[in-house]
Amino acid sequence: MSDNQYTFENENYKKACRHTTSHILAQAVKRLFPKTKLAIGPAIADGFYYDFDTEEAFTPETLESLESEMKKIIKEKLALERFELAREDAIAFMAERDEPYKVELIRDLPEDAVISFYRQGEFVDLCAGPHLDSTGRVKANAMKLTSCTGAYWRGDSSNKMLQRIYGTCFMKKDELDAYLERIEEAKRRDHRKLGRELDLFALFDEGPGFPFFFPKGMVIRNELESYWRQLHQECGYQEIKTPIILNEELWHRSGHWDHYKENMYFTKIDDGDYAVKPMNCPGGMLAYKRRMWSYKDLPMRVGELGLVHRHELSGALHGLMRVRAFTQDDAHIFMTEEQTHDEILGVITKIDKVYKLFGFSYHIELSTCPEDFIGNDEMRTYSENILKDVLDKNGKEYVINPGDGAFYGPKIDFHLEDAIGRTWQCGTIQLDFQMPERFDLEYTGTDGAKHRPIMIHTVAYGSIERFIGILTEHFAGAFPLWLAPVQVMVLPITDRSRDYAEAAAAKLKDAGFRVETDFRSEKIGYKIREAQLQKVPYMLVLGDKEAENGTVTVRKRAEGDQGAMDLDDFIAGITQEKISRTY
RNA sequence: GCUGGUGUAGCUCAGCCGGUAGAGCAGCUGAUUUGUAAUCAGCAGGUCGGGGGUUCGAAUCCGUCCACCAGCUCCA
Repeated sequence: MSDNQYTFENENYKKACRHTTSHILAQAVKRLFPKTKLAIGPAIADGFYYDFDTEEAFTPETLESLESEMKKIIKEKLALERFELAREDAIAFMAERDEPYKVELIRDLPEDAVISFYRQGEFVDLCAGPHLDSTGRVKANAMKLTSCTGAYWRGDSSNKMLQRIYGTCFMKKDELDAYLERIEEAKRRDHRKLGRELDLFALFDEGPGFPFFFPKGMVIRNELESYWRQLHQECGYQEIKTPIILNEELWHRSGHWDHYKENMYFTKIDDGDYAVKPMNCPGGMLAYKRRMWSYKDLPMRVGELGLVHRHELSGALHGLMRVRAFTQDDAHIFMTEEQTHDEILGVITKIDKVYKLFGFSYHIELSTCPEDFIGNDEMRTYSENILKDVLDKNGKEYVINPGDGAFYGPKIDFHLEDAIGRTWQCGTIQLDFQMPERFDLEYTGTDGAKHRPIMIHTVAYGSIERFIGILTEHFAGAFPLWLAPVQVMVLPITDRSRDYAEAAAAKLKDAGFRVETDFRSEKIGYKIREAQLQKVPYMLVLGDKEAENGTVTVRKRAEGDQGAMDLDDFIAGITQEKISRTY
């Protein structure tokens, strides 16, 4: 092994290092709490975790003592030795050590699997490796246990809940510090905190999962919606609106009853059973079926900003990121088989445009049909291949996400990356042969016969609420001019400049800007501080000088004092910035 | 839903071993007329998440419900 491998440029080395640290954690837990049963402890994206079955309730204090014990183990420089055992011997070995979870894991390994173990001092763990050659290789000051929580054995909520300890380690303390700083930065950007501070939105106890939007939050929402309308008009979409509550029978027909009932809200109207829509498509199907269509009408692209309700588990709710009522920027495309390739590509291009506008990078995943897919095997492969084909032929890179598709078909998912490197699944393109079948959708072909259209379900924002949450964190509340709830704050220095400031504000309003004035008898520094904290993109500082010269002194949120300029020039500049939606 | 934690003024928080609440910011009033990130003073504001129990007495102890937080599961 060359020295080169002991650097963080080497992803495998990093993984091995974290995996070894997870073994050190398990060893420490065994030393401090010998009755503990070991489950699993892999390396993950930002570190590692280990699951334990123990009577001891782990607390932050436990983590501290475990960390000290881990540091001792690192100091002991225990060599990690690999050895293999035959299946029955491996089972007997772990049974003897009274590790039932390990026994279960070994039993589930394929018949021909090599069963390997790693030993470090008195500690032995079932593990495929690879590992560092000594516990002393781990840097004690670049290692940290970050949290402890519950986690189900094998991720199945019907299994016993174990205790999971998360931790991370790096090669250098600097890297650990940078990582911890990134966590702190994420906390500073938390949309729940910024949403309250900037008076955009909030959730109240009275409506768990049902967000409120305040005037400033509505500005952002409306701007996002009007951009959406503009873009979809350009791309040849029509807009519809379908009801929130529809007869329960419809949901039987769509398959939602069988596949989504647990997440739906139901209600009674007179003596009839109704459901609140968790998705917009069934309504869209009815809209399509209102009349007969010709092949000349296809592809038919229909958009809907549709409010859906889903009963999410209470523990899953999270600010705007996971709510129980949200608006999907839904779109359905009805098309012929020959049109599928171009239509899918068109949607990919459209979504790309949306993400670039906000400065997001993204990666694509192809989610194949799930186990409860409602079509047959032939349909499964056929539809998956169509999506694969579009991605391959157009040079789009993607990873496969097996079984994560919708119950009615496979999908292409877009995972965007925000300003601090976190990823969010937003856009999706779902190919669907099933709904047209279930709803008996038709069009008349050139041959005069009736044909079944194919459809795509797609969203770009995903959920407007969640997208606002993501944007809030992405921009850390400093929204680009076109989205900013208040675009220009006019700040007179003294009462003498009040009239001049009012005139400037009026002119900006006439030019179509969202303007506020601050006439309080406070010092200019105080007013600027407040406008800065509210992340207003532009501030106009107006005093005697400006009134006398007929100018405005501009302060930019990020860059500070820009000096004096003509108000018309200022308006021309920010008008350009607003229209181009740059930032 | 599950595991653990939290819940005190609009916000951020203090209130040790039980004796019916305090600060800063925000708000209001007044003074101040100020040149690029916090002017000063005064006032007002909470039945301490809800409803129970223990106790002479509970924000403080115990159970319960609700909500939130970190995860698990799930997902736009």
